[in-house]
Amino acid sequence: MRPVPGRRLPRSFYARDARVVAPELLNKVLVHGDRAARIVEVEAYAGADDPASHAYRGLTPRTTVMFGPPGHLYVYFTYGMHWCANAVCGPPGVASAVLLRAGVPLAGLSAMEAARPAARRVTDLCSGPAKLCQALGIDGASNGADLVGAKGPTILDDGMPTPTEPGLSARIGVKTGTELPWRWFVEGDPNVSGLGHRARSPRSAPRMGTEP
DNA sequence: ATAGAGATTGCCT
DNA sequence: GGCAATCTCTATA
Repeated sequence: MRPVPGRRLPRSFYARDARVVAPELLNKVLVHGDRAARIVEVEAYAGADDPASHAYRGLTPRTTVMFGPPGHLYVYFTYGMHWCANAVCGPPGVASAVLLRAGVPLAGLSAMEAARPAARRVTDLCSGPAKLCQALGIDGASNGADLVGAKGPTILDDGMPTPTEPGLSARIGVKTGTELPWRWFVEGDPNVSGLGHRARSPRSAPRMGTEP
């Protein structure tokens, strides 16, 4: 029995453009073993069209999973110490993906706390892409895992709808493609990372780059 | 072959 | 706010 009830997202969910899939992943539930977190922040990476994507320069050993079929997990190692997880999207050969940036801890809290000794509050457990992976125990062993398969990490729909008006902003940490508003988050959730970054709601700020 | 930057985090001042 | 930790990949030689 899974730690939380819900329906596994089908392959067809992931087989669309990452920019369509990303906002729909908000409020879905990432599950690994007995641990689960509700996804509240994501970013889309669009492969060949996107200079910020790892896949922009083509196929490498590291990005192989991104070029494969949708519905698999692309887990990469960065800064010499951190793992980050993406849901591979689009048809095979199109290297697009959605980076899972933050979550609300739902199940397996004690295991998350054990995995993240630096966390001092519950909101420190999953409030960042590398924190989320560390809390759920996702590392290189999960790279390429089939999210639609019966075992391993997966993503569930537990009935909570996606936000009708998610927060929207430029992606965090990237040096190129900063004009692209491809980061979505659940407005007001304390687990969302980068609260200090400028963010806007699609309706409240129709123009970009004009804020002081 | 070697150097530098990177889809980050946590500890320091 | 600054910066170290330290693997993968790219650029340059």
